[in-house]
Amino acid sequence: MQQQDLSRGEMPHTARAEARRAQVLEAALACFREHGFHGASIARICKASGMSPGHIYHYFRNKEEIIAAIVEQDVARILDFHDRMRSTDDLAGTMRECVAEGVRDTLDAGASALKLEILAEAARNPSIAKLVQAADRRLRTSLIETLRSVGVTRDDDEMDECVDTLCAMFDGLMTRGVRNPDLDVAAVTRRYQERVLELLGIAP
Amino acid sequence: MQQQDLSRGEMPHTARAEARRAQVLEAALACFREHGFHGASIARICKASGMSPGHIYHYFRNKEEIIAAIVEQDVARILDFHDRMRSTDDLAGTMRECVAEGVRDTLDAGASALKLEILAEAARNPSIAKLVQAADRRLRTSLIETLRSVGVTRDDDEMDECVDTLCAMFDGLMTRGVRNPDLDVAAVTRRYQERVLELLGIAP
DNA sequence: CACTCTAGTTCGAACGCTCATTCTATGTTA
DNA sequence: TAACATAGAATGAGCGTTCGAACTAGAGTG
Repeated sequence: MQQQDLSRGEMPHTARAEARRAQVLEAALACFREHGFHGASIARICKASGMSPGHIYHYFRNKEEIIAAIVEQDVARILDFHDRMRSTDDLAGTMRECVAEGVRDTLDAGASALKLEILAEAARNPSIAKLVQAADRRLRTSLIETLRSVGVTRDDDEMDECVDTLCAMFDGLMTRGVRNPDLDVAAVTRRYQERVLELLGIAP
Repeated sequence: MQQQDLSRGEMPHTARAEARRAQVLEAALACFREHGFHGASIARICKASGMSPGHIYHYFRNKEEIIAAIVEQDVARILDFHDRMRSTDDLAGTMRECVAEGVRDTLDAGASALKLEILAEAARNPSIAKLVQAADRRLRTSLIETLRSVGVTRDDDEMDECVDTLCAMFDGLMTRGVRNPDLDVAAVTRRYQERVLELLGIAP
């Protein structure tokens, strides 16, 4: 919540606005995780961000625009994984790390709730659907490029299938975490590490 | 929406109540699919079922109880798949059929939206969580019994892993359908049929 | 330096609406 | 008459969003 001293005013107002936007986003993310899309009312986001509703609407046209910004952040986080894989010299090791982190992230209840809700919303609300689908395309493309660049060789169709499988594995895990909270995380992690390496044909 | 003529009244009132409950459930299911958990207001369900709110609350304590009944129906539908597998004499063929139907069901946008929303709700609302988790346990147990009865031999741990994988495959497919509506359904079906048979070690 | 003027920031009340639920009243049946 | 079935208005809370006013800070002017 710490931020630069804005009161001196020599900061161009676009940057000040940027900081306020970020402040809203941070609060909104916390609220969405805890209470869900519909449960996270503007009033709650106001309380969490210490701003008035009027002020929030000064920076976002509506609630949907807040969601869009959050999806964007999520995409950025995953793209970061890809970067890490591209620039390692211990591919199998990094892959294991990323899978382990991915499994942990995926099984976090708050995050799952939010992602599931966004997906549900996407299945019904076309403008959210566009958002989610665009994000998916970007992530798949990036993942394919990444895999090729680390030496995974597959023809286009096989590569698509491969990536689809990877995505489905993690999305499936997310829902399993909700349906079965007694899941043995360590075992799942090991299983997923092995399967991913095997699927991609990377020597352990 | 057709129903027996109840006005004659020679039907014992528990059965009459049963019919009304079913009528509400049918309407509620349609509303939930179309508008989601939060979007399907009691008012909408009233309109869809042709009943007044007071009347609906005569048969259900609250909205949550309606959801519980719907989850129950869903469980019943899947248990039916298991029955079909138990009582076939062409195991591989029936398995292919079930997978194909399962894939089709899973990729139905309305159904996905609802399931995703229930999962999201479960990740946050403990009483829905209990419901979903109990359903999952019942389904997993039934699936394990079914698989053993059709001749799949695995020790307990392996069997658990197998069933978890199956569940994750279909849940993952559900979210993929939302994220990527351009999915090639026929290709996915073929892929899933092969993988399931291979996973279970059933000769094609 | 004191003074408006202007433009952005911020607030919080208010709006109109919809929600889940309850209440009261009226049919209907036995 | 007693019990149940059904309707629909009423309740009170909460929603997303809008609005008008107050505050702030800098620029221009005398």
